[in-house]
Amino acid sequence: MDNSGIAAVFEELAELLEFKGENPFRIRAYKQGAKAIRDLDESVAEIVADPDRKLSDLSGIGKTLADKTKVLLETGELPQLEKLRGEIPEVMIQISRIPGLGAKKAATLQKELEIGSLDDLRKACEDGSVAKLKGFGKKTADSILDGLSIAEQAAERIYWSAGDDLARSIGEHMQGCDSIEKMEWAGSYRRGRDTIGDLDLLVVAKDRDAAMDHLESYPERSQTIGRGDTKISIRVGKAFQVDMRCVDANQFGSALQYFTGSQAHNIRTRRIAKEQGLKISEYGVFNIDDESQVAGETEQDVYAAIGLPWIPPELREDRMEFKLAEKGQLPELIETPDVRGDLHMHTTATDGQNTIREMADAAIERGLKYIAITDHSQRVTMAMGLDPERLREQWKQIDEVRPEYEGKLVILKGIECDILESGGMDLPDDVLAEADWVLASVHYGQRQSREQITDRIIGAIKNEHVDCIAHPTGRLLNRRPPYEVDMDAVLQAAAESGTMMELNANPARLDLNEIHLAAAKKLGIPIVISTDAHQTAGLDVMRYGIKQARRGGLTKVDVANTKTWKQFQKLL
DNA sequence: GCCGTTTTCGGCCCGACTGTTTTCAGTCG
Repeated sequence: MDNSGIAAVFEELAELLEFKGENPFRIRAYKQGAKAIRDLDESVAEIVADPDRKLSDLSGIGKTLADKTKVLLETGELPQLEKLRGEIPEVMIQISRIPGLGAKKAATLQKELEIGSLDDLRKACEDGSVAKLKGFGKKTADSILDGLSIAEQAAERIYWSAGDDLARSIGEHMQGCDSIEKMEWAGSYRRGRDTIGDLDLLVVAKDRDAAMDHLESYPERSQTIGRGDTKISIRVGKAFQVDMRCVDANQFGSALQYFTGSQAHNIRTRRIAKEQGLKISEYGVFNIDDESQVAGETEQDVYAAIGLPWIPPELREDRMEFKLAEKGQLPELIETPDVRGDLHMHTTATDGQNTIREMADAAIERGLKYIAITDHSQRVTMAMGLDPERLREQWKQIDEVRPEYEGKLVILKGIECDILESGGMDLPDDVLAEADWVLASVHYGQRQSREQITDRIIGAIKNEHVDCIAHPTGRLLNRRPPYEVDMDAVLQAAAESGTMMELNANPARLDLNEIHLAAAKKLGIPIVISTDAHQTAGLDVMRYGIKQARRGGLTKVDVANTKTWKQFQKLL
């Protein structure tokens, strides 16, 4: 069982314990333990195997969780979890996922009304029996009915890129409100998470009601979920929630800090403040003794008040940022203009929509200095993958085109070569040897066992012609889980052989994720951020990859394709 | 359940909003 599997067990345990009315702090301890393991940049199995180290040295892991982790590693299951699963009906969990209902209300509903399915719940709301329950009422019953239909529409997190489009659209709409003096997006969108659950807008307005009215007039608004003096929540489209909070100008920084999160980051900042006799809320930083305000207007002030430098939003997950901030070692994160090359793109030779020339021109327009043409290899039949003959034909075309781009753009003869199901590469070594740039990637046999798929990828890493592993885990956000690959072993092998790892910037992939990126950085593995463009416009996804790289704490130095072509060549 | 230059017990971030209450519990972020 790997880190994320163990973390998932503790998360489920925490969720189930809530239904038992357990001590909330015990529940939180399980959640924090899960987070500690999920955020780890090495495998817990490794720590357990090392006689010089103890799991309980990890912050958030005590004796109990360490023991349970060992049981999970040895047996793959936890008796306590099996028992709880038996005690808590599945429907209770489904009920608690409905907005506005939590563990307590779900338990009451399930017990008092013997709800066996969401359909039962709908009927109980309609026939009035829910409204009669103590602590419930007609409004609650109505909101459950609303919630049920939202749940049916499968409100899932949206890609960061889609959140970005929506934020820009709403932002433009809000520009039309004269009352707004200041406006900024917060939340997971600002932190650049790969997916976004909702959007949080923060404003300073002369007239708060006017600002809220204006948000309600957004054409795509389908519903207002709630509206108070300082906060309004609306639904956009079918199910997506947008929150807006109104604050005073002298609170803007603390409000922005607070609403940007993450929750774990905020809990930590508040604890640090408390140790210093201060209290942080969205309204500012205050002395606990006399309630006097010491900061609040800017985020810089808020962090400075507790003795820390400003922390970039992408790092605010309570992973390494506090330790680095205390030591003054926060990384200078990479920015989009740092990128000089793009080393993964397709053309009309396989499943791309543009020619070599068109891709090259588009790359120049975007300020790039070098690109690699990396079409699919023969195994990818659906995309008309290239066999040696067609590949060499394409390289001949590149030779013909190159003189036109002399001094403007270097075009590499590349290939995205498949790693075969049986192991080994889809093209013979002598062909790969002729390439300037070889990506290796898995497209078939994605559901193989951990051992098989890890062996395949490590085999590719050890091939001397392979320069970089593309989309190393194969995940598609919201759609397909990563391969069962042992990323520790893969990164170790890459570090040993000097093979680079791709951060695929496609907003549905963002593969590697930020945890793996941080681990790769630690091992000194050069990261290549690539667009995997299938048409000229596809080159624009680079900025999504940059967001992700920032979350992994990467600087320009960590990313190979920020180098000049001359410097980059030395890595090959 | 975790944690500790106010330690091995007694804390654990902090506030808005809603609906149901008449002082508060539950939920959310």
